[in-house]
Amino acid sequence: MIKNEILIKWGAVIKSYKKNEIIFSEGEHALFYFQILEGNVRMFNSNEDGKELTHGYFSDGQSFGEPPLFIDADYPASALCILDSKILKINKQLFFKNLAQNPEYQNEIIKILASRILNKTKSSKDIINQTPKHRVLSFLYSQKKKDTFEKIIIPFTRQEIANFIGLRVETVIRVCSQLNKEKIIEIKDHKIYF
Amino acid sequence: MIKNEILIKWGAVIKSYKKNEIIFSEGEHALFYFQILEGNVRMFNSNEDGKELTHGYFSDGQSFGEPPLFIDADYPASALCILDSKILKINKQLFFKNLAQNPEYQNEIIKILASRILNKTKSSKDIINQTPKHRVLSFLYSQKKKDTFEKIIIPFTRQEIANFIGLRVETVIRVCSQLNKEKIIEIKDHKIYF
DNA sequence: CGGTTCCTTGAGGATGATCAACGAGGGTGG
DNA sequence: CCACCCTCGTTGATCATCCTCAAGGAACCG
Repeated sequence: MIKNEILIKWGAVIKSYKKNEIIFSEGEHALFYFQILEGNVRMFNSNEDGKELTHGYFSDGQSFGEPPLFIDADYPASALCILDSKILKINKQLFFKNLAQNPEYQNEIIKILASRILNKTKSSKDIINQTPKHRVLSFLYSQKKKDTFEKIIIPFTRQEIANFIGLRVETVIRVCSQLNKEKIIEIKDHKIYF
Repeated sequence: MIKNEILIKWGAVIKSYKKNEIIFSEGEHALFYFQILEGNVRMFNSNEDGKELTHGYFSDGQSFGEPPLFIDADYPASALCILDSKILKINKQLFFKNLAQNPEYQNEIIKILASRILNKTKSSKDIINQTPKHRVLSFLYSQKKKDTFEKIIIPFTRQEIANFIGLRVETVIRVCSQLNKEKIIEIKDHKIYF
């Protein structure tokens, strides 16, 4: 991550977005580097009949939508604020100019991109073990940053989980109640603990 | 891509691999940067019952397995030579030292990683339109680098296609013969033209 | 030619999607 | 405070589809 102050020094401006406001849409050309000051952003695709696929949620300090910027391409997905958010926005030319002058930040970018590839690779592995149970579990597991023994609450609705792993709500629900029976997760008050 | 001569100047060595030789396996710690001098490498996962998922094929001039190197992680997949190959190999310390001294190459790395993320994002979009037909078509389409009108031959067996998109051979075959009937692809001598 | 690899076809079964209906909780405005 | 609405969770029945298993055919190669 590049420090907020640095970005501002480079010429970034703070833009405020309302909840449910679109930041950019699939197919648009990438012209800015975005980094979240505060708030929450969701990247996703949707098709004609309203089915959606979530690529990720981003929050304070995280950048998003960089890959197409670096290779002069269009956004493969859309970005939407799921909360009122303040986002740092800096145009491509300015961003690249300053990045070139400060190679230490290039390294930072490399790390961000590398870890994103790693995540995507890991999650695509689930295609071979396509059972819904496996898919849900590996989603849950990915939510645990640290290898803690304590159960953590999963801050997603079943619909959101479904959109993440490409299943239907009903399937996620059925898998969850089975996992609950098997004591792998715990459901209290409809909330999932893992 | 970093020029071969540069890598050698940095201290890379040329290593020869036989067809079907493993370069690294899932779970191993990433310690080297690899770039293909000549040959062909496949990155993939496989599970207990022999089912496989192909992440990509790499050939002359391409690097592979870099992401875990940059964030000091383990390989999420295995790399295997599918032809006799000569591969440039340089250890992490040496590679990073030289990269830090030559920021112009960092930019190169960023582009490679960015385009890889873009590809992965695009292909994961297919999860929402899961019909096998759509999956196969989007695989075929990804094989066409240029927007040419000429049909190109698809240099993959049905099994290889199946491993790429996470379907079974028989399904791929049935989809292909349907696409053939619909004149979307052409099958001559069992080979697929698109 | 014999072996290997790849392609092809059919039948049957498992399973996730779909559709439909309802329940539970939370927030809001009258 | 209550009635209403909206979102989310839940359940059951049915259906379409891809996987599985099995068998055989075609092409290629030494």
